[in-house]
Amino acid sequence: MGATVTSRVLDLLGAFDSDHRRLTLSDLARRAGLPLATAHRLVGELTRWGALTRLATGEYVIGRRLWDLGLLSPVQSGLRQAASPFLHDLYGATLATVHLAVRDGGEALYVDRLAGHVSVPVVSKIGSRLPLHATGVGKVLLAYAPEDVRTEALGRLTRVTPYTITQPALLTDQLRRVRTAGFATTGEEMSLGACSVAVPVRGEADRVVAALGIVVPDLRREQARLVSALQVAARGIGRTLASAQRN
Amino acid sequence: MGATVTSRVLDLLGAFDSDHRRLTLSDLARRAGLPLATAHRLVGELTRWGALTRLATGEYVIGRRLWDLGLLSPVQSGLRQAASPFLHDLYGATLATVHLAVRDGGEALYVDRLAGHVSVPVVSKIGSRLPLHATGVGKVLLAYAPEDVRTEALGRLTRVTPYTITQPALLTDQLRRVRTAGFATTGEEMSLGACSVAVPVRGEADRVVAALGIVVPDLRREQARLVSALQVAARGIGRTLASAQRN
DNA sequence: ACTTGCCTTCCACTGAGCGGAAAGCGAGGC
DNA sequence: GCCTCGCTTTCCGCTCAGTGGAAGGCAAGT
Repeated sequence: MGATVTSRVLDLLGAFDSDHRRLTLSDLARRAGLPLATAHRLVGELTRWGALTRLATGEYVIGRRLWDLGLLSPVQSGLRQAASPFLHDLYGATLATVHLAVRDGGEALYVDRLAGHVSVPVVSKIGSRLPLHATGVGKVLLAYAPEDVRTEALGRLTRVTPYTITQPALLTDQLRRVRTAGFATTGEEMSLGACSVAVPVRGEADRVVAALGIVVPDLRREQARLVSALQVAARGIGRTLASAQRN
Repeated sequence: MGATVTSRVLDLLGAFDSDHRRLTLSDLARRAGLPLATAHRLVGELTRWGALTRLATGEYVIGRRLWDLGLLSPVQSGLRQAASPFLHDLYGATLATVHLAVRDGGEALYVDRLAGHVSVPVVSKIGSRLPLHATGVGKVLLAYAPEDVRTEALGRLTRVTPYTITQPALLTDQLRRVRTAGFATTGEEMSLGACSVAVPVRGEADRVVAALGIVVPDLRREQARLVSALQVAARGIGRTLASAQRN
């Protein structure tokens, strides 16, 4: 059995997810697989430290101190921070939804997302994960991913909309074009009424570290302009990232 | 002595702060006040779970999983998420730096910040804390804070720039005006060349839960327009927050 | 008044955790 | 090459922090 105290504490924290943001003590104990008395003691200590907060209702939620800690993660303090002003510039120029994503295993992890009320509604949220084959940023990340990740991803091309690409050969071809052209596009492959363009963000040694994308209702007219805007921003992010490296 | 395993684990996590985002095992042990062998074991477990990540250099950083967890905090998933589109609308309309802050004890905690390259450069960062008396959002939060917090804050009005207000009587007067007018302003009180306007965000039962502010180089001409824009956005956030409450 | 589902406190047993010590592992310096 | 210095990793026997069943309290529903 995994009976270290640390693992129990982590199990308690792991009991929280996006569908379970508020949990009662009993729920926590159940989900973490711990006896109530044990959970009670550990949760108490976590709460005292600020890792959890207890609401007036008695439910527990993730505390401010953990939020703080998360901000220190390199995803946030490196990439996201470097990118932030560029994303806002992009948003200001286009008023479209802007996305910044990294590859997390076989999925695209959305590190940042800007959207106003004017923008096309999309499913993504900060911290959410979406399939690589059906999104603009995903295609970019996939195009530059290591061989094994790519073959693995091509093996399970789940259909999301009628326009989602589910034929491996077709996608392989597209990915090749992404690499030569330097940008990827999608047309209603993830959500109907939403098209996207995305470009790679290159860090040290020209390695692709992230993808930068934009979602618009229609692509035909604007594509060239959007690609240039994205590429300018991506370069800027890369440069900022490089100079921030040596702190 | 505080010798619970949980406290040791938390001490290790607490060893990270904005000036110490990457730590070697020895640093971690030192900062957490733990013997090396103990730190080694605990850090190993944290890393296996994903709370920490080990870089190629051997240093440890906060891991993606903790970043994820932080996103579940109510600050993020409630307030920030509700506010996000409004902040972007505001940014799109003004291209100025937009701030969303809550009161955390005697300081203003910046929950979100939008700034492009065009915007006035300012010190704040997401997750950073600034004094309540010298910023627009801070003054709003202070104006609506409980009595004891206010007197406590009035007791230590540290000077930041030549324009910072350091006389309790003057600030008290300003705060009264904030409550009647419904907005606060600053003029180079935190950083030279930066002025700000801020309004309260009201949640359930009209309680002030946050402050929404904007930073511009000069205030005189635009003030009225900015205040209305801010108030519209603040109302919108409040409404979104209320409807998200009952999920 | 009884039931059900929460939360909290208590306390005696015990094995998970402790940490000093020693060995490994590189990167400079000479 | 050899030595040193700072960091990391592994080992192992003692012991105290952690455990969790049990019992009690509290609030809401029937």
